[in-house]
Amino acid sequence: MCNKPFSAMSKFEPIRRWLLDSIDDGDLSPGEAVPSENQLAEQFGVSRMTARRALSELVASGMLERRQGQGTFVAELKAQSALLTIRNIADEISERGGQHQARVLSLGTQPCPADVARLLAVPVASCIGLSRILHSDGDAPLQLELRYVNLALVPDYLAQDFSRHTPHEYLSAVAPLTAAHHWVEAVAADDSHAKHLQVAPNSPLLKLTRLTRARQGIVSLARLYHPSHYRLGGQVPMTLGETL
Amino acid sequence: MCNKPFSAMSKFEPIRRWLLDSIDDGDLSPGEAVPSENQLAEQFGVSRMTARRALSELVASGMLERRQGQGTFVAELKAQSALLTIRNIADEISERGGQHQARVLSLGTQPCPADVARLLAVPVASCIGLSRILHSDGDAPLQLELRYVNLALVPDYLAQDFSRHTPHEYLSAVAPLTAAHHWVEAVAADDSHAKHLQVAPNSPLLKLTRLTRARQGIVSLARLYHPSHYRLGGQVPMTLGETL
DNA sequence: CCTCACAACTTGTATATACAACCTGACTGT
DNA sequence: ACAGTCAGGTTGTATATACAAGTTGTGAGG
Repeated sequence: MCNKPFSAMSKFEPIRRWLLDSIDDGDLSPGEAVPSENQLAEQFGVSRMTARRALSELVASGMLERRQGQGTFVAELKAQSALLTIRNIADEISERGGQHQARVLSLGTQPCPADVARLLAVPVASCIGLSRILHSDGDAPLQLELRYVNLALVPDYLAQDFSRHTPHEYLSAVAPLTAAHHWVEAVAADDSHAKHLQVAPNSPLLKLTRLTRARQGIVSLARLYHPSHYRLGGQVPMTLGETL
Repeated sequence: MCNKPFSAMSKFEPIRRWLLDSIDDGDLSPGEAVPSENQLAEQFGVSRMTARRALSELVASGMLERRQGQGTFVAELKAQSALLTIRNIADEISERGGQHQARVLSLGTQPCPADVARLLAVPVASCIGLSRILHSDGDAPLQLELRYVNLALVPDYLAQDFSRHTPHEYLSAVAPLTAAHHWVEAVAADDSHAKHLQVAPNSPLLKLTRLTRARQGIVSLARLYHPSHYRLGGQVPMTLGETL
């Protein structure tokens, strides 16, 4: 039945839309004050709490900011810090219609290198797990994943079949992560990277490093190498103005 | 006076914290239901609307999700899509104690190349503005900024002194942006890039492309090249659990 | 045994009310 | 002229109430 044709029915929604449109049309400029809660309540014939809710939603999404005792204002600098989304490679491939394939290049233990040890907070040369997996869309390699895993926290890691589910999926299941750090840099492909990713040696690669922490501690460090034709994309969340 | 020592005073805040701690400690696992609004209200001796507010804040921040008729649940997949923040280069340098310097390499008009024309939605070979600016921290080049600007929307662009304020700052002032797209890729430095960034030709560069749209239309296309030692960093916002 | 209706829960919305905290500007007393 | 006070605006919090809307299980009826 009511499949909410244009998302009517609620009373705060029209107010939210009106404010949103006013901002988009330039009737309300950044830094300018929007009507007060009482004014909105009267204009739209609703209670103050309902008008307040419309404002609260826009504050939560970063469109407005409130100052107690002064009023509510259109937020400045909407993209002073914008966002890039980091997606799961398997989802990313399948969602754009490709066919994700994972080939396990190696899976075993190894003494922890110094740089990895520092990030994982484990002793240097202690025994850690390392998986090297090549993710492809059909025949086209898209990501070379080197993942160092703290086996003290995830002892069964090496027994998994990573051609069926990705390390990310497995780790999410056994150790739901509570925090993560990422950074991105450009590096030159060494011979090994180049061979697996089918690019020329020394060609530029996009290197995404991801450090994940679960409740138990720092679980794994992933180094994800992408060939230069791979684009890590994103956009400013943008207000849900276009959410319909 | 009251500089809110530990952010007490409000009644919904302890509830929010309790839920947050329960999740962090693993007492509440992803997918599991949290106490209902009425239960929380009774446990904490507050009204249902107050308990509801604590839940709403956590829903807004992505920690919980609600299902009408069923309950409120701990959200899964906290980093199914994680985030990278893109910062203003001038802010980034100054905030970490460096000294931002901008050198204008060129500033003028030029016939619009085909690829840029498509993104800016202007005719090919139409007259557009192009600024080439090298951003450095002291003597160390950190970013080569090529910015193509739709002069029909920002006619005074070429009259600015970009060694004093960045194009980003100027554009934000005259045409507050309403949306933006970004993507990141790795490219090999050509001779010109290499010379200005003081790196070897063909060395890997991190290329960040940014397309900004203001109310008037698509304003500019920026191509930001960073040497390989530059790291585009970020981290998952993470729940405000550590916000204190 | 199966099906339907309903009761009992959940979240979602909306309102009226009350008071606290805060800011600004005007007005008043010195 | 200046300082302080205060009134009147703003947002922030909290509550009680009411009903709508969605889900689930139970139990009555066939």
